[in-house]
Amino acid sequence: MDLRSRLLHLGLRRASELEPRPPRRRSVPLEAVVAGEWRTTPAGQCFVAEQRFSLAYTHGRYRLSEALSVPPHVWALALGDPAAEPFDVRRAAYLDIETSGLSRSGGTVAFLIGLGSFEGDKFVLRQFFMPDYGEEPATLHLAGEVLGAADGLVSFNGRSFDWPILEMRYILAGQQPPLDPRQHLDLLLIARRLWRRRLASCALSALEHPLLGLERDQRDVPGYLIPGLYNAYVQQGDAEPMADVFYHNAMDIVSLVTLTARVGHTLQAEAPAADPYRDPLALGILYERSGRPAEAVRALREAARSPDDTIATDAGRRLALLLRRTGEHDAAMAVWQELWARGDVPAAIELAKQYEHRQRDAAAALTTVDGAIARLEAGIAGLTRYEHRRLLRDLHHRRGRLMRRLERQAARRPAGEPSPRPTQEEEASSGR
DNA sequence: GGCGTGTAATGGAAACCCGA
DNA sequence: TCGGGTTTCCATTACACGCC
Repeated sequence: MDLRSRLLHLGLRRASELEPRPPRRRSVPLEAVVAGEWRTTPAGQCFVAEQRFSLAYTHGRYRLSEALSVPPHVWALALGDPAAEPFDVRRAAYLDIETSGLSRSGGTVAFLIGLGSFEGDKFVLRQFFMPDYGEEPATLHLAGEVLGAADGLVSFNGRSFDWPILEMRYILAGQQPPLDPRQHLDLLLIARRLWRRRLASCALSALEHPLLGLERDQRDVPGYLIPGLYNAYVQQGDAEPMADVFYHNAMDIVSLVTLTARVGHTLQAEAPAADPYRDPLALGILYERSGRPAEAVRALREAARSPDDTIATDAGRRLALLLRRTGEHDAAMAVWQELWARGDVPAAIELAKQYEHRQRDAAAALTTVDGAIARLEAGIAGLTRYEHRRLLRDLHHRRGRLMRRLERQAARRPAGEPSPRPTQEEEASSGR
């Protein structure tokens, strides 16, 4: 029995035998609660809502126009590629979708595609809503017209979530994805690099208050409720809860614009640093990875002045390694000496290397190593047992080697010449 | 609850330097 | 010339986190 016969045998009916589905009774129609219009295409129907914002529109602390004041070359830092082409946020589409679930398998659909773009002296927000699963081709087609006109994408977690889902839906619908987003500014990635040391969470909702000065009102609906609300709409036709989903999506997109402004100002060091040490630390790391050592050194020096020991030590270690890599050995030594004066054992190990190999002073290296061993044995908070054991093993290995080197040097030294090993008094006064 | 992304930790390879 | 130590770079792995 072939597959067709087996399915018919199981009771499946041919499409031509099916009763047409009666029009769904809609207790509250969508157009009654969301300003927009129904659009009919050869592929089906889609509801489109459009809002136009003046560039002076203020969302939290920022005006929409402030996103446009960031020069395109600044975004190379955010894209993590110093060779990246300048990114023009004025020509990009701001994307946020609402879906029927979290999975990125073929079963998850984007029922609401929100797209914002700068057009003349306005920011235009368009939301493409799929009223039923069968209307997906029309929704994709209409959203595709806006996407196709854009040059680049701005999103929040869109590299992992929004775009892969959308791309998959276009492919499954037999349509060509309208955009090749090689230029994709994913604000989640850059927000994490900039602020994860300062904020407990880098979710968009968690960034809005501290960074954008924004509070959402009662209408906003938590994201995890959205798939359920949509399924209820498809089953029962009550559009009232959908109004809140449209609002949530619109807020997300407008927040994308002002977050773009905030990120841009931070990258240009123009935003008031809410944290005068963590922010420069994050910027320093960003500069370092982008191959801009001079700016990295400047930012890391600022962060290394933090009264918070964790921040100062992190910044100091990075700063010293960067200085060494760029050949500024004396400056690196000065930073490690400062760190070691505060009791940082890894800094003592780096100092011992410098004393031994650059200054040819094995005695100073040994003194530093002895000091580090004593410090470790006295106990250091915050070290795991594994780290403690590894540091101690390394230090004892180094100590043994230095001792053997000093013994060999002493054996070669003519009788009567003093040992370079410092006396106990010298050792105590050196502070090492 | 699945998945893509980035980060940090770790280890290995290779190049280089220096002392024996 | 050889071996040990340092440094840098790269690959691998584990893990955390955000989206609805």
